[in-house]
Amino acid sequence: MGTVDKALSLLDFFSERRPEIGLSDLTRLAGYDKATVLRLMTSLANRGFVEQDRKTKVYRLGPSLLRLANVREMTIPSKASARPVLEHLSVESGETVHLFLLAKDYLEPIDFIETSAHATRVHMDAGERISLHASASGLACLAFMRVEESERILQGRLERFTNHTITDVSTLQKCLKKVRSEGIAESDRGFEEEVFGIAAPIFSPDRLPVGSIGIATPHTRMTDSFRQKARALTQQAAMDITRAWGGSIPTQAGALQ
Amino acid sequence: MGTVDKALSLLDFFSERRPEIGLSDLTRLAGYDKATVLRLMTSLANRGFVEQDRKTKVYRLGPSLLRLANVREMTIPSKASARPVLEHLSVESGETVHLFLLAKDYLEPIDFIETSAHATRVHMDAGERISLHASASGLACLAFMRVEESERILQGRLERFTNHTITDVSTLQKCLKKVRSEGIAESDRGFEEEVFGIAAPIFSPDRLPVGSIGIATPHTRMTDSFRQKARALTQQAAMDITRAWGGSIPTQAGALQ
DNA sequence: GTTGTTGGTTCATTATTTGAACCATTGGTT
DNA sequence: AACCAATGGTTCAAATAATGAACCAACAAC
Repeated sequence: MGTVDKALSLLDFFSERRPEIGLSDLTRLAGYDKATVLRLMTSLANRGFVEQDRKTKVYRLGPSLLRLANVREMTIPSKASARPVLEHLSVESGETVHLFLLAKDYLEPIDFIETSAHATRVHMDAGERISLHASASGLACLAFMRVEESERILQGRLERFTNHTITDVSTLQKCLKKVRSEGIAESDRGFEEEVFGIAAPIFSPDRLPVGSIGIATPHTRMTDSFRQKARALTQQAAMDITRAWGGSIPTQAGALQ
Repeated sequence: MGTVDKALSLLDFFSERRPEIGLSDLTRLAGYDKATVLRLMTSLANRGFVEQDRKTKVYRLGPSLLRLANVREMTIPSKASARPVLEHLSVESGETVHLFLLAKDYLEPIDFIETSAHATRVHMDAGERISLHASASGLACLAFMRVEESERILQGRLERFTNHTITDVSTLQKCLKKVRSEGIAESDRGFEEEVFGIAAPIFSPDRLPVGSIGIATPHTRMTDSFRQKARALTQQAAMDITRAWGGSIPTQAGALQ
């Protein structure tokens, strides 16, 4: 693992839940030596990727990230162009909805809307990258990736998040087959306890998954009739975003083609 | 210069004007060896800080940046909380307005609004970091930084952007003195040809500059009466944001104290 | 078919990163 | 007031990772 990778990995420890981290804590979290973490953080701070409180010495994410994200969004307005679709899905479903972008082996949260229709709702942390094997969104992407890629990921380490997480490769492969035929993925408490997820992939022009849109509900609210409605809404939303982004849906995906 | 610094510096070459860069171009821009750039970009790509087009092989900024920027904005909503003030300044002035955050020796663009009141307007690139000695915003910050810091920057390399850029240290120090007494900074074509800038610093709780808000006009439109109006509007906007962020204005700053 | 470009790879040389031991400061406990 | 256990930060020989000149294959232009 190179030095750059180490430095970037430190940024992932910052989240909504843990927005400020001191040197000692970060050292423990990352498992690197204190001198190493200090040097890496100093490098990140010099370029504005993190900033350090002058008094308390804690680090937080820095303004450079805002600038670069802005450049990306000005150039490829993923978030802005998907917003109306996400809002529609939120209103129609009355549940928490989310948009992810695929980056290598993880899904990056881009936008989400937590519903106000119910007192209990699924909460999401904007800082949490999602691995592909455990969530509905992840399965939606995995199912339509090139086989070499999806196999590489399935052969890798499959973390167990809850005791419903599927970590058996052949069971996962069966799931993926189903997702491919239906064009939509589900995960019943596979990533977070009590959460039922439904998600559909968003496709690039070359018919490969680039992200996903989905719904996250408390699994107690997932009745069969709501499930049918949610699946239809989600699939339509994914198609809308795929179209908005100039993508093409592969012919294998679901009954709608 | 460490490896991490090199990797991060590569990201700065991406901007609205140049959103996609190939390996050879990036090698030329950065001045590192091709093998080095390739390895650094691979590291960045593996963590989603950039992504590579599968066909054309060009790199662009990646989704991880959106996630991390989102975490920062959810935690410290610099952009959202300053938006109304920025919009007010835009409407009242009828010119392009901008918000920067200070990160070490540079200002990072966070948000800006280009006016629709005039056919000619100042265009800003969301990707361009601003050095402190040449722009109104930079001078506004420099003037209120701790002297050790501002002196270190003044003693460093002072790039000449136009033939109006002030690069003489003692002239700059006189400017800063004026800025300190007036609480507001100006730059007549110092950073970009034809652009007249007015900006005021935003302060932290410990009365140090954390950013700036300002106006950028074509210098031909900068009449004396508009200048007075723009200065008053800008100063008020900076105070509003300082207050919104829980900051405190140092007693030395301007006549309003 | 030749030429110049591109992205990408290799591996001995070189330079950076690493981490155990260290220090100074702070805040809580007795 | 003395003590202890944290904290952030520094040092430098040893270990490791980064470097870059030379290389290859693929493509486009002429």
